[in-house]
Amino acid sequence: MQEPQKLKKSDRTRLAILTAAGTLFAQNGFDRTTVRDIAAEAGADPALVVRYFGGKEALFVQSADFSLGLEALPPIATSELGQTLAGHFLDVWEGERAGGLPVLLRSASSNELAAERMREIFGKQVAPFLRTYLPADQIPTRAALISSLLLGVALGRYILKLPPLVALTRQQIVSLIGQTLQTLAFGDIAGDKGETAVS
Amino acid sequence: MQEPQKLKKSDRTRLAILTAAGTLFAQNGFDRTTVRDIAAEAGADPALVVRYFGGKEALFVQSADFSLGLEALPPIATSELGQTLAGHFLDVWEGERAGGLPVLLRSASSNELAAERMREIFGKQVAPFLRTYLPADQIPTRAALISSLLLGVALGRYILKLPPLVALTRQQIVSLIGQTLQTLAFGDIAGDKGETAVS
DNA sequence: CATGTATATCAACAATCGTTGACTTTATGA
DNA sequence: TCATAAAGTCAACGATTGTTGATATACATG
Repeated sequence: MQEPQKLKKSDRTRLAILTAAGTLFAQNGFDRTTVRDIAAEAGADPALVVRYFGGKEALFVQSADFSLGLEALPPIATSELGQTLAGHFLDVWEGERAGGLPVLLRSASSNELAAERMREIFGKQVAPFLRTYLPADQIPTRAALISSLLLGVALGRYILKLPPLVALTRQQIVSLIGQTLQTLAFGDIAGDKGETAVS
Repeated sequence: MQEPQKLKKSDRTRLAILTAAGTLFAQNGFDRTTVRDIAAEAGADPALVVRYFGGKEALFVQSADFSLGLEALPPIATSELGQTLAGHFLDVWEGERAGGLPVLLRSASSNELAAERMREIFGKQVAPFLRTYLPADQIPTRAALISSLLLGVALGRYILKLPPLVALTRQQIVSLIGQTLQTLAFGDIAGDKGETAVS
């Protein structure tokens, strides 16, 4: 038997592979990451990837599994919804638990599997979160718009690395994106009957 | 000799290849598009792709060449900057000339070449456009934020195809994203000295 | 028609990919 | 100790990739 702390040998390499996969998928996306690279990074054999995870696609799905953690947020004043959301999103992205988010964003543009997971995560996690703050019929639209903004910022700052976006401090992003999220969440929607409301 | 209308035979297949490349790159991204697929779609031989364009990468670069066309926009009232920008961006994306934009967005997440082109285009086209409306020192930051929002919307609506985003009418998007762009362009930036300005 | 050039075709290359199955090594338990 | 199962190694497979060079066809010009 092994100490309760230590894992079984097989589970350790299993974890090593999963970790390596997370790193490489997040770095290079699904297509440009090879099973051989993952195995090398994990100090294991490519065959073990198949043995333990069933194949590259299945490993990717596991690597892309994560949560936005919105349900853990304490109740928020409506006027600070945007800032809180922006700050939380930055925390998730830059924190340890980010794992799956960069993985997905790197691959969602060219991989339908990743795109579907992305739709699912943002559809099923952002929308319920807005339940408290918005009328039910507006939620899907607002959730999608908010998700798009957050993904756009992540794309610009972490993937494309647009220099001015990288240079911004956390405080600046929270402030500006916070205001913007408020607009997206509570701004007027121009219906087909209504007039456009400017400024 | 050929009519001045018709192109030389070689230029016709050259164009066919370029068109096919645009379609497939925009549909599947760089990695998942093969030279053989492009040639098949164009009704040509894979070897011709190399002959006429020098290789897959060079063909991709040509396919991804495009302009946002911001310099052609007439002068805009400051209060309508966001709406105009949003509308124009939708036009570009859905118009014939969009070509390079979907191509880039599909590949920029996992292809450094595409990412660099994206940085260049948005850096060199959005920033100058804002010259008239914003103080010089704020332009790079605002341009990057605006670009991120636009890319996020494009990602959500055209790539991920988030259902609520796809369902929105042009008018609704212009209105909501317009307001949001106004916020991004003219909202307060919380400096390290200044206070955060909410609502 | 004959000749030379432009254009297109074809087969094949070397490399890389995910995956497989047989094999060896290591650990476990009676 | 010895038999059994777990864990890991290895070589190879079939498929696909971008690219190449030799060869064939079409076309213009003399």
